[in-house]
Amino acid sequence: MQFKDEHRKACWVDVILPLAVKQDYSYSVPVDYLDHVKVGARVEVPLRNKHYAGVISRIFTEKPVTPTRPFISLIDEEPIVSETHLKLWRWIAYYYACTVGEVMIVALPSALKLSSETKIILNPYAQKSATPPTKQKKKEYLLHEALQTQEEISISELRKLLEQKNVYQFLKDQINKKHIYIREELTAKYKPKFDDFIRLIAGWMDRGDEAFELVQRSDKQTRVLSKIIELHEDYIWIPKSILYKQIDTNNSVVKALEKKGLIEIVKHQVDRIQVKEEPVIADQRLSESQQVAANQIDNQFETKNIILLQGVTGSGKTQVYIDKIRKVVEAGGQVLYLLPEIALTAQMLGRMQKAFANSVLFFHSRMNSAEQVEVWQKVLQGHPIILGARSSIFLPFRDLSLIIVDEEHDGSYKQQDPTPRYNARDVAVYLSMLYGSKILLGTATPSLESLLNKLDQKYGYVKMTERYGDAQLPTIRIVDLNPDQESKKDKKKDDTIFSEDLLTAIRNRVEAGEQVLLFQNRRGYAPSLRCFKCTWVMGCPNCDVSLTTHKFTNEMRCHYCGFRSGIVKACPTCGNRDVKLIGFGTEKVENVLAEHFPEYKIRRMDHDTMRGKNSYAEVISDMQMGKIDILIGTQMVTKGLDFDNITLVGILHADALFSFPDFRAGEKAFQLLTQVSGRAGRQQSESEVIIQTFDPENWIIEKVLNYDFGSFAAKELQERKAFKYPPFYRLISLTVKHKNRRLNGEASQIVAHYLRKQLGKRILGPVEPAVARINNVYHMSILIKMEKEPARVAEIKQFIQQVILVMKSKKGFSSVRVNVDVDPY
DNA sequence: CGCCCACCGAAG
DNA sequence: TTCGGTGGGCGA
Repeated sequence: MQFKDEHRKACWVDVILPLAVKQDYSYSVPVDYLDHVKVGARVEVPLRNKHYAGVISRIFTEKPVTPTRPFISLIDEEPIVSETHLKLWRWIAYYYACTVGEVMIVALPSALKLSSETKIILNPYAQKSATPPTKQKKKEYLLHEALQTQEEISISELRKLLEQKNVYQFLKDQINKKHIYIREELTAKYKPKFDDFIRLIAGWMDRGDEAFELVQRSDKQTRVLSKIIELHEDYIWIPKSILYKQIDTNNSVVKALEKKGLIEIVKHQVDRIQVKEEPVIADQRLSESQQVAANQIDNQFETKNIILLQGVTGSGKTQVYIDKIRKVVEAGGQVLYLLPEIALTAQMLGRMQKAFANSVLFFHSRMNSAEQVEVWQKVLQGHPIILGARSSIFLPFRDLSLIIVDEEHDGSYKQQDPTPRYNARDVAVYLSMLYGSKILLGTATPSLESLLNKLDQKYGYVKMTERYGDAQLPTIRIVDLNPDQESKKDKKKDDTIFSEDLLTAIRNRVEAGEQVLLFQNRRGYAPSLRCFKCTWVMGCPNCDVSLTTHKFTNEMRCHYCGFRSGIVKACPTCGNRDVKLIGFGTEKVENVLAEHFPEYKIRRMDHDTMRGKNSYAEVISDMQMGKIDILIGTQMVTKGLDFDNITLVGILHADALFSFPDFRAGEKAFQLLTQVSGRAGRQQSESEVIIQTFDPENWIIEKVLNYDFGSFAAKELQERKAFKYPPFYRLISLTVKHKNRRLNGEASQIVAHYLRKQLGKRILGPVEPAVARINNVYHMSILIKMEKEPARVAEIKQFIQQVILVMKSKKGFSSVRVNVDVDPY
């Protein structure tokens, strides 16, 4: 230790690691960093024999009780996460019952979450191993062989080399023998992007003639030189890519100019996220009813921080958002505009850029990590408008003044699989409290949660009932799929895809030059294959589901684990060749429709046809240009597709929407039906929605028919209250998982037993879920229904964690996994 | 017996 | 998540 530091106070930091560990870990601060550590900055820390980048959550000077190791280095001079966001992380961990580390994993762009890789290096002083490879020494020989050609290899490469999973014992042995040593490499994944820029060296500007003399012998060089001079009118530094685009040239010509001392080439750091600078369309005026809504929002924000904006599809909520955003941006604040799906953000971006040009950035979890980091940095510097999917709530806003949650009812806001299973809408509400910002929840069909908050006066409320322009709401018509008495004998129920009514309507619309949208919430050709002699159904070997037939790829697929097989032609149990496809998906709809209308242009839009990065955008532009007459799709077509020329929407099998074994089934069905219907008739012409169903009396369909959200919601709320469901009660769902079915059953019984002892009737289950086995792991569900008192809820959450620990501590049960899902969707 | 894997518990 | 310790199965 250096003399001057001797009397300095020792210092430690708590660090959040990107792992599922219970608490933060403490590290001592090396002397060199004493003055530099800041909460929210990253540090490289050792854990066992790996290195991680963790985030400093606390700085303190009392010696911690547990022994500490010093951290290795400080990665950031300045915090990359604010204390406000650290609070958000903690709240999410608490509320959604997970660790802060797990929140960190989803919150930070992957390029900011570093972890080390072990590199194996040959010890230069090692004696050469005995060359004749005896069987025992074979592995040693292989390793040494590999290290002759490569300087270092990674653990995963070693695994491949030795063809074995566990290589650590072998490694340890090699290290002991001093044949090799290892090194931990923490790789910074984010690298700034550099592009080449060109400019004429200063002196030549005034001596153009001399310059051209130097290149007079080369025609190519002369032309490039004059182009460069021309481009200098617009650029101080000319991007090489621009030069290459404007003139046919190549590197050797440019290099020759550099060699002659005429130009210089420099690398400058550039942004990966280029925003198209579309012209700002001056201030689109609000319609009268939009203006009324905008004013009401302003008024209510005086007294309320949260407003529910309910507007019928096509009422122009977006215009109202734009109005609010503009006001915030003019005042210098930041806006977060959330959309439930990535595909929608791309589309909305265009619209927002028309209003705000490059003040808008967009963000979602599937852009590459370098781009994510650049958006992260810009938000940190105060970039005004962020449009994004759910993970954007984690961006490091400086001065967040307004959050817009569009389509607030949408279930996609709830993260399903990797923990934390957060609902971005609800987190956004909490976030707005942390920042003291306003939040606007927009939708045509409010979630019952938000509706209740409005009824309880917790949220303000603004309603838009008029469609924009003169557009009328489409008329909705029900077609009963049940065969009438006469045709009953020759028609089987499941074979009905198109009623005569619908076919006629499609023909009329297409002949009139209009477009048709058909909705079937199932992909593939047919969802199951059955033998009619015995009871055999083609199932997935790894999951308890039937395989879906995909004719286009000529295979059968499991939609849960991805298993594929060829199409089965005969029943494997009884040899019967009369196997039958049951039900229909979008692919079959497409085929059958093509038989009916071979001359029409039909396009399918579902998970299978939307693989490519641009396929979504392609469909959108093809629709706009009229290259599609009929668009068929799954859930995907229900959101965001706003085309003036769609005048007919057909819902092929509405009953499928009600078959979810779920208390939200009715709500989801209403939302979906309303949303699909809203795709029709955004223009003046009369448009129509046809709902095909076997259950025409269904009360929800009846409410959809009359656009009667109010009475639908009233009835649904009543039932929720009576049966103790949200929004009046809170739910936590537990899924117990293990690959041994019997053990899993026992584990779920144990958990339910302890929970029930304390919580009594609030516990339902355990029951086998609809799909009881996925990827050879068995599932059991337990549902906890509880009162909404926050203190009680917190207590119960803790109790659940305890119960899980108790179960796992029993012999043989430690490998049982329990997923906790708070507010399951 | 040595080797390998699966399982479990703990990491600062 | 990663990885060392442990115990059991298996081939030499």
